[in-house]
Amino acid sequence: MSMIHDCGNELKQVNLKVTPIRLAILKALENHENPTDVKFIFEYLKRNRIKADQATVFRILKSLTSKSLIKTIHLNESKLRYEPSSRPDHHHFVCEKCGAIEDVSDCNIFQIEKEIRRKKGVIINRHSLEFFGLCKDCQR
Amino acid sequence: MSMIHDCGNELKQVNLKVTPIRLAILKALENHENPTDVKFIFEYLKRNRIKADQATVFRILKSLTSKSLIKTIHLNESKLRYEPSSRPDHHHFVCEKCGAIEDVSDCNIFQIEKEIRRKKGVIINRHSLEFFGLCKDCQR
DNA sequence: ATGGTTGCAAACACTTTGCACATGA
DNA sequence: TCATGTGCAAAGTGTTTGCAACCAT
Repeated sequence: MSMIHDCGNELKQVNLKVTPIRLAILKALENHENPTDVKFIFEYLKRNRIKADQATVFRILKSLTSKSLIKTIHLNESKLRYEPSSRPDHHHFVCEKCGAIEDVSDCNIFQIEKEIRRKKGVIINRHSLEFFGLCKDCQR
Repeated sequence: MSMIHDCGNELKQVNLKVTPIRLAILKALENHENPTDVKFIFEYLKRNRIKADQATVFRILKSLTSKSLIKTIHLNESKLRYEPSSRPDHHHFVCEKCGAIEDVSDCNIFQIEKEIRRKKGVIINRHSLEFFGLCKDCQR
């Protein structure tokens, strides 16, 4: 029963202690294919009978983010979503009707970034690119 | 003293009554060159001695948005920003140190959108593209 | 006159904080 | 053992809602 990621090791490597809640949160994110919100994480923890306070969950998400094990995703919502950093670079398509999220990869934004760097003299560390519309099922 | 936009008319054209608060909010957005947050709007109203409740301001921003006089901007924050719809299509660069916002225009995302449409069979109504990094002044 | 607009107070969703206790290394 | 992690309760920020009073047309 091989796991793609050894969550315990991931934690050790960034000097975070291995605790049940941290392991579960990492696993929740890695098993879920879309960017996950905190509500989903709470449900996941409940399903797996792991008790955790909201403060703890938010604190863990913050420390995992600051250690770059996961990253935050903004999808024009009032809340954050989270995804393992290990996923290859990609963006998202969000259905405006049903909320479905699909990954969109390989956008070649880098050309654009290069242009901006040159024209404006700024340094670009990252970008976010999200598409909104209707998924296949919601078109009719 | 010519105004580029006649805010009163803008309102009438979309069947919204012309009120001092609405006029002021429209003007605040149109005079400010960057996407504006609600805090800025409150300060603007205060400066101009126009009293308005927060509920009213949010309601107005919502109705202006739904009538497409303005549009909302997400910049990986926990709050919304607003911009007149009249501005030509563009995106934003945000300095991660000082928070400065610069417009970025002409990104030719449409090629990418076309590809996604074709590959995934989705309909794309809009996208958001934002860049984050260090502005000229904050690099050293 | 009347329906859209506003103020007020309260609630909401999401996230953060301080502090005392508990736990992993 | 002891720095780090966690629970609890409270607060913080941004936003929304219900309802009564108000005002633009």
